[in-house]
Amino acid sequence: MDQERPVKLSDISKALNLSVSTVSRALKDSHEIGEETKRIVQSYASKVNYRPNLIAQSLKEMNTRYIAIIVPEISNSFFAEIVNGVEFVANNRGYHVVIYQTHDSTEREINIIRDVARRKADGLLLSPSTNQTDVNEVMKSIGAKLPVVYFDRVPSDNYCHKVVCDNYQAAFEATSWLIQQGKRRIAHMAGPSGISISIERLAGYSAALLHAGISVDPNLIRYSNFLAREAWDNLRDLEEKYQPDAYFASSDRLSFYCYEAVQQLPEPRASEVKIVGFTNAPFAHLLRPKLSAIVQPAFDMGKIAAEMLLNTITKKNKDIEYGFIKLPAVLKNTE
Amino acid sequence: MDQERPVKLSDISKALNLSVSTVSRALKDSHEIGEETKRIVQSYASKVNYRPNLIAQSLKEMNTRYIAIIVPEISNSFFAEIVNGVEFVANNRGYHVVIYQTHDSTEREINIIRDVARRKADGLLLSPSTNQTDVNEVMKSIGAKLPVVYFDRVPSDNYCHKVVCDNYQAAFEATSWLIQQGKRRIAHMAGPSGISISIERLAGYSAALLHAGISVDPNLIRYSNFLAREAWDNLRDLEEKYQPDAYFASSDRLSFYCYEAVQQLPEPRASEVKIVGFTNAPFAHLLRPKLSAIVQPAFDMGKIAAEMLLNTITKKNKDIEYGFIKLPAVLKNTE
DNA sequence: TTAATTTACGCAAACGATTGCGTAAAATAG
DNA sequence: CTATTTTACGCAATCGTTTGCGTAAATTAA
Repeated sequence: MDQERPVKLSDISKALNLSVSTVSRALKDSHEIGEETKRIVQSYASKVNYRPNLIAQSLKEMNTRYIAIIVPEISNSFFAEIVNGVEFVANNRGYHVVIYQTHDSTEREINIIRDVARRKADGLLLSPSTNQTDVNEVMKSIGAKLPVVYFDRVPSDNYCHKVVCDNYQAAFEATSWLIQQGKRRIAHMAGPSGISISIERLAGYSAALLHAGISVDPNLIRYSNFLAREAWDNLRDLEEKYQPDAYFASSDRLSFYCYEAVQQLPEPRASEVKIVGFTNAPFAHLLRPKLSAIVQPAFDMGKIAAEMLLNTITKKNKDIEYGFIKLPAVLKNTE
Repeated sequence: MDQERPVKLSDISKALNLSVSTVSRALKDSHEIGEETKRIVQSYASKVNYRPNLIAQSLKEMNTRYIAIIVPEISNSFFAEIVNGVEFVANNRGYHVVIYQTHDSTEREINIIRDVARRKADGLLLSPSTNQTDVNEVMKSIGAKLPVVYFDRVPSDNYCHKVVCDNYQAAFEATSWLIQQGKRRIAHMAGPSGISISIERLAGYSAALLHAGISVDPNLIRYSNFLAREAWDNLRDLEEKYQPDAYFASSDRLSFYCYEAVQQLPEPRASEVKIVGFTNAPFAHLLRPKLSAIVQPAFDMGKIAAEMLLNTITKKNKDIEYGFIKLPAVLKNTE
């Protein structure tokens, strides 16, 4: 029963003295094939454990029934939850999800996008890394054949599908909460400048300050790439020169770096400085003193992004309507 | 320049008045093609942005140059690090890595394995979930065509490739350390019974107790599947009936559940009960009171597993030598 | 100068599945 | 009983590449 080599249609056709096309149609329960023949073929196929070769099917049908998702880092809980949402929808609709990581390298990102296109994924979910121009370059050269939905970090133009959370609103709320706690010198540890999430979060932060009559001090705003080194230098410099009484951190990693840096300060600062940051880490609430968290609806974002993508993939009519979904984030651990 | 449809070999051959085979060979720099022709073909191909269709290539060559890795959950830092190690090696050797999650569902796992086989992945890295028999069933039916390396949770027989950490040693050290701290009623929150890691960790735990002259109390040993519900019930029951003075937790999730449960106890127990657990979470060291961590060399495990797999894939001679690598884990945050 | 070899290319089969079309035999219509 | 339709199947092209083999022309050997 253990075949050394996977069974193919022609094996069945020889064994049953039928043509390959008859076997193929019989397995798909085609009305062109007699009931008796179908039964014979199907039972034989299941007996010898026949599984269609997906490579061959893909080549013929020009689709692969899988979608790709490219994220910076799967260990980041935010992205892991997004992936889970995507899988939830995609699997229900018969699609597989292939996960790629860029580790925040634009070069890797470009290679992956090229590969995804060459492997003929049916669609792509993308949160493009810092340097957007190169990536757009590649996306153009891929051609219009690859449906794309952007999430989290998204292009500014309106001719694409996008799913984000309301970064402005979340940043506004988080900063306002810090102000309510009596903080005035609120530092903002921002992500890479120039990308959508950084811009919006900065805008929300600034608006909250101005709304409370506090002027925005550029010295308290620090951009970090995703290198630990850069973030630490920024934190050290802020502490040496400005001693903020609160931090608003723009990403999972930055939140924890802030937290760690603050914990290393001498008391009473260590327990007085408040931190609020974007994070979906499942165990963030265990930290004492608290790390207040802006939690994004990552699972839902993934679900919606996947639905948008699969809808455009399976859509028959060509006139595309670009969607732009914005979901609210919630502020937690605010005691 | 933007082509609506990907360029294929026949497009080039028509444009240049050459045969498809000549174009194909020219692009591979075959010695059978004249230098002049090669130049023309290559420059034209790059001008029109030709990218070989990987589906067609795979069908012809009967390999896909990608390997699959199946993990329970990518958000688990241990597995995320493993994946990173695998990618590191695989990418250097020209292979792509496709990541799948089982969410600890055997049914999903089986479907994924089948899919991996049908999509003709060149190899598979697998940490099989609880119920091993079904999975083995599937692996048999796939046939001997799919090279597999097991990691973390591994089969007991010796006719397969395996990469693990020294679970016995790690559990022995962790338990011994708790004993040194003066703890005697040490509970063991174990994973699903019957799988390799659970068995070995239990053995190390028991050996450490016996070595210190402490008898092993079965009431203090609790198996949990990966459902939060079950773990919480176990914890509650332990606290109500036995009030352990320390916990040894067998996985990332269990470690954090223990920690959370203990923190909810009334003082002074909350700060007296010590916890040591397997975890690779990058921010575990920020917790106060401390969560002592058994950290596995996940990145290296991934690297080694990928090397073993790629070596068997690219090996010409058929005589396989099964490898069994065991790496040490280290105990951290022991103040 | 003839024979043997090399160079540079084209033809066509393969990989495994799908599908439009053709066609005997059987069933139904007239 | 002939004409038409239906049933049930096979042939062969196709998806995009790769590659064994064949072969004219060009080169080298004798």
